[in-house]
Amino acid sequence: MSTEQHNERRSKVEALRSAGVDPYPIGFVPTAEAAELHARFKDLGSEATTGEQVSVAGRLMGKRDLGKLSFGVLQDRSGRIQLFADQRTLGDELAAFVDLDLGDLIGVTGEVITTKRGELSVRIHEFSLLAKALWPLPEKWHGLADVETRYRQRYLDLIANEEARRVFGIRSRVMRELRRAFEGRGYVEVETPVLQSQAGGALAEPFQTHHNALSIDMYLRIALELYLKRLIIGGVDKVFEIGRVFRNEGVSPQHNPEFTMLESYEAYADYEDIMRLVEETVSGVALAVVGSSEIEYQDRPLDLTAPWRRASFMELINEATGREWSPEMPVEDAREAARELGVDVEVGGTGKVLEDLFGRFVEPGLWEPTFVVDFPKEISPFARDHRDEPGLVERFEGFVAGIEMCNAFTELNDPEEQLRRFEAQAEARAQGDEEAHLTDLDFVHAMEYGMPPTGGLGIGVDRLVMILANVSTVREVILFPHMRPLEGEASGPGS
RNA sequence: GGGCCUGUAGCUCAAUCGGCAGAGCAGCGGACUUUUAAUCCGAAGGUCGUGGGUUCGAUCCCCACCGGGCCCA
Repeated sequence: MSTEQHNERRSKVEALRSAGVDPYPIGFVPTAEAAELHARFKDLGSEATTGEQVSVAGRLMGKRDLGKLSFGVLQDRSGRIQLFADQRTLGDELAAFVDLDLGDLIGVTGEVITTKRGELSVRIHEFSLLAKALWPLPEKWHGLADVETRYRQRYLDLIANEEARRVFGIRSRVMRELRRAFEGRGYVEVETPVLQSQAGGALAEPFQTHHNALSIDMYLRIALELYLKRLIIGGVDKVFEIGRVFRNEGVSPQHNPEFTMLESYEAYADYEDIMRLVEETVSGVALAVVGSSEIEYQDRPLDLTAPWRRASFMELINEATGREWSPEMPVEDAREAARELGVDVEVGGTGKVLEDLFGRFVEPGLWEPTFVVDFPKEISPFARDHRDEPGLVERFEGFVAGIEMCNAFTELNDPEEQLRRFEAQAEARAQGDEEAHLTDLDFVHAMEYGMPPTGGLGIGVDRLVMILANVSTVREVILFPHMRPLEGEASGPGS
């Protein structure tokens, strides 16, 4: 592809080369950044000189030529600073400055001054082109708006849109604060296999691949669960991992095929402990990252301050549907009653019906942070039987602004019961439930050495970032979300 | 998988109920020593997502396909 402007800039590159100038030189050393200069010199009046010589480097984002004078806008990673180029100082070099194009990367050395209007600027003594930009930038006022281009060419989004830089700044700080929080509690960070011969730990469809040397099919992990629990068995009593997991499912505003999960396991804890861990960690991260645990999400107030509401899964369904349900009711009765409410469930047992009812009638209304506790055993193959309630397990999901943000259990640590759960899953799979879990005998074997009672947790990190960054789709917090490849492209996610 | 919306200049957007597609920014030529989305003058820039169909004539209507978004399953 080529256009008039692209050709124009390529001929400028040729002209520079002919004149002996390298359009892509190395060796420029910046000594200052825009934000730092604004902070240091915020109290200068107008027409001030400082005698301070600095070197700044960045992308030329604006230029206003006034004959024998030209103003530029330089953007670096910290922000923007005005450049002041005048013929008195630069002589003939002013023409070369005026010849720069928006988008060019340049290095500038000069004195920190303020202009007549009081704008902090660097008066250019010397400048050099550091990298020529051959394509024009998006529109300077509206930025880049087309969502498809923003995702496919994220670098342009980051160059042109302050909002994109803000969101990914938040993401970076959330990652840092999560690590800090778990490390502060004595957790050890680990890395476990992404390539697995059997993808387990969640009820989801995996991506399949092949290991040539071993000549076996392999799968990308769908959860971190089973390896982290092996570490708990190994005596790593407090362990966490932040990693990418992959689920071969549809994309939606809340789903990307690969996403970032934080899982943690703590020996001798139960799900009550984990609820406190979650509400304290999330409100603490909010405080550290956005300055408060009382935030606004999509124009509605959202209070993340601990403690969060606890509500029973079964009671929520009963209230929302106006009927009495039980995890132990016959599946045919449950299906029939659900059908009367417009919910048709053809696979699985009563637990599956209850799960669908929950998603349909309860989930959308859970705005304030809520721990939904005590799930049906059937849909929770790794959670321990509830200490009081038959048919239920000690499991909770945390919902924030209607978004499922975490999932946690008092972990099942009885190997014989675990084997029975796997057998039940195998039965479900035989009945047509393609997301049912595969039996993992190696994991059962590990449990047979003795697994301590444990509280485990999974947090959807992308969703947490969505909430703290106040954006409505997960694609806004993933740098390169998956897209269908365009014809002729051959790299990158979905391209 | 189904429904709705969407694709026009490098970017942000118009318009055409079927009759030569037009603005701003960016770019090009010119003026300007204090601009802040600089301003002023001038001349350019288009496979209207792709392919078919209907029509004297299609960017517009119809069909299929491609990309994207939202909702539902």
